[in-house]
Amino acid sequence: MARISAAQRRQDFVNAAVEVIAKHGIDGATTRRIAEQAGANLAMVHYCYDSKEDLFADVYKFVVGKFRVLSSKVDPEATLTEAARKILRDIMEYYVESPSFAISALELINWARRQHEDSGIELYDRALEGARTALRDAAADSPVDEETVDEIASAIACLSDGFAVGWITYGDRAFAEKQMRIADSLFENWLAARLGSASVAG
Amino acid sequence: MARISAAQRRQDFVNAAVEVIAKHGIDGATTRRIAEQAGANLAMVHYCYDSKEDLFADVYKFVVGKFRVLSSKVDPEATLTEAARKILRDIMEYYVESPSFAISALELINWARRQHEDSGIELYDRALEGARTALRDAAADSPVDEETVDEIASAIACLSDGFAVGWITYGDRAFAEKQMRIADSLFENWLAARLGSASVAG
Amino acid sequence: MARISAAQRRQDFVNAAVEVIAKHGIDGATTRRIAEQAGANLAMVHYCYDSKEDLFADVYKFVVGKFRVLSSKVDPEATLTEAARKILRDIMEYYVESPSFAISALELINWARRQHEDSGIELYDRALEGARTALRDAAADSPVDEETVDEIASAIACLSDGFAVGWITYGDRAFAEKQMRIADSLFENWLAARLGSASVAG
Amino acid sequence: MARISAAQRRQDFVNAAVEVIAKHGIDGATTRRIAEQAGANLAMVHYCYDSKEDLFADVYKFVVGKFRVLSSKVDPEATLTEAARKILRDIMEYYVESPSFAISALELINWARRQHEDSGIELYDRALEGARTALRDAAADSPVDEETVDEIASAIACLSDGFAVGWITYGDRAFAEKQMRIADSLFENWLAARLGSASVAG
DNA sequence: AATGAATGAGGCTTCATTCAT
DNA sequence: TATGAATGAAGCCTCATTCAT
Repeated sequence: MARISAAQRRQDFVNAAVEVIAKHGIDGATTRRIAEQAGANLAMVHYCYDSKEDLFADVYKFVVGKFRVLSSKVDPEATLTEAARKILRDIMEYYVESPSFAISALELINWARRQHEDSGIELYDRALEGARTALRDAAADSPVDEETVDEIASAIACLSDGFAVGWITYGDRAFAEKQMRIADSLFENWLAARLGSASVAG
Repeated sequence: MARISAAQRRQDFVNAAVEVIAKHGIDGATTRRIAEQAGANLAMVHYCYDSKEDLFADVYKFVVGKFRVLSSKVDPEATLTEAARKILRDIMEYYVESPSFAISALELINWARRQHEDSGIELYDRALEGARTALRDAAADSPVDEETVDEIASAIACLSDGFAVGWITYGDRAFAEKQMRIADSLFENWLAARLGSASVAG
Repeated sequence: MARISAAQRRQDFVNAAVEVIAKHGIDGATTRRIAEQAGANLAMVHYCYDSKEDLFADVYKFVVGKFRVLSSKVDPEATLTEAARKILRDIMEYYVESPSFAISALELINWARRQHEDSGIELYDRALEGARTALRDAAADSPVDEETVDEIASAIACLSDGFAVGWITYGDRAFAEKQMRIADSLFENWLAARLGSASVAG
Repeated sequence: MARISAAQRRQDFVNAAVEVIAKHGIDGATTRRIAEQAGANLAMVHYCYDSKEDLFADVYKFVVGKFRVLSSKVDPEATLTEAARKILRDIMEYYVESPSFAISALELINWARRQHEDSGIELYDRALEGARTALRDAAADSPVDEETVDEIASAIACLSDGFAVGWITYGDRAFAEKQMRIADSLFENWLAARLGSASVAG
């Protein structure tokens, strides 16, 4: 196999792991399958990582980072409502674009929870925190109370997670489009009632 | 070990499986652990079931049945909006009451999807169908078009699944209460806009 | 199940065992399969026999007895040559008529040898002894030396066993007919040369 | 454990399997016993073979090849009669030399028959075909009709199989010598009558 | 007499991991 | 750096056998 930098190799394994986890579940993601998916030798996995758990921790970090990025693409000029809806839409669209990521993210939440109880919460928390930060930025002009930010972030989590489960289960793009519209619609009406009906009336 | 009828033993194994799946994940739910949880000998699992997959199929049926029941407890006098909100609330409350069930349900969806692709959809579909039927019954007096029923059911699925993921991850009752309120609020506003504000005003 | 005499029940199990051994081999002949073949409950096997080995010992005795019978049907008026050929033919024909018996007999020889070393020999010995006795009877008028009787019996064993292996393997009746003719022909020529051409000419 | 190439290890396993099959029967030839006999770790069997059946298929090929070799050692100057008798003698002598092989060959025929019906026949057929080819070569100078070749090969099969059963059962070398003489004698007289010729008259 | 329920031992196979080169 | 070979633990499942009714 070609000589690649260790860093690149590790990234290959992380990407491979995401695919394998999506296809076979977290427990079906064996070192052998991951190595195969990465086009590497089985022993190479333990050459790059001390253990399988170490690799998964890296995958975990990768997923957390992804959520961060998804929340940070908000237009600085956007209103709070616009920002909130965009975050939700971006997440759902990324799920549709990369179903492997969607499945793996849910699998990893469960895996992490089973491992340490706390570390499952961590992923969820960090994703929430990413959303909160973006929302605060968007509301910079007309500050809202922290509880409102918190609730909006929670709503995003609820709707995006609910969407993910349905999309993962059906794997059907048309179904996903419909679910996205419903989720967006749920969010829109709620935001309007929550933040002042102006946006809905308009 | 006490001599119990095979039928009763099977029920014991199903209950035990739900607990073990919740604790260790679907792949961590080994026959040994399930037997232990059920207080039975390992070989007993294969006395009652031809294979582990058979047992899981039974667990699957049990979960599907539970969703049916949850959707069928609607007051016959309720309006469509009331019925819809009650179904969502009943599901979420049952999740809180029985976190093992919530986790297992999600695990089984993934398991079924990985097994047969179609049978993952089946659970989701049957749960949806249960909700649709209940909604149609509630709307008997003032019939609504099928698409509306369908969308409401989809919204229930999205919100209840999203709630489940959060609740499962945190395992914190206070957090769950808050999430329930948010989900309910999302649903309420949306229903009002969807079905005419009368129901909300009223 | 119907109440049957213990003796009859045991015979049922023996017959069932012969069929199951033929189909699944001696090690594939599980108590469960034998019980099923006999139309009896699994526990019934151990109600009639202390152990599986006990049952097999009974099957063994049954097979030995069958060989005895096959050698004893010689016409008292027959010459030695006629008697010898008839014994061989009877054995081969019974093999063709009951392939299950043929397979089981070979399986049991191997089983017995693996069990006790000596008891494998026993079946073979008793079958040989049966043939020898019949041959001696046939040669009553013109006594032959014991070694000749012994060799003839050995030849019968060799030819009938060789036939059995081929017949079992092919399971084809036409093939069996051809093999029988060859075995008979081998035996005929050899007997003629061995016992003097008189018998052949006659 | 010594690091050996997988190819060599596979050969070790094949040899070990022959011994274990001879000692414990085809169904008593457990992976554990075979590994132990080969001086290898249990899991090593599955490192070299996908399954136990794969290993047995290799053993099967090994046995088939052996029969081929046994039929191909005929002196090119030999007459048909000489060639035929040499093939039979070589087979019987190899059986005596390697009782494990003799037992395993018979066990494998039964195993193969139970597995696929056809593949049991295959071994027998290939062994027959090896004999036929050798006989045709020997009869190159004075060609005989195909049916005669066929019958001679069948006679060899019948006699060698019959010898094998007896030898396996008794495991006694003196007995085997006697049986070999009888088989040879049966064959000799039959060949003489079959192919004409003085050898019997003389 | 008959049978459903129960169990310890052992079968094949897969896994994460380590070792030697 | 890279990889073929090796292994103990644990997975699912089946078996002969026993127990309680």
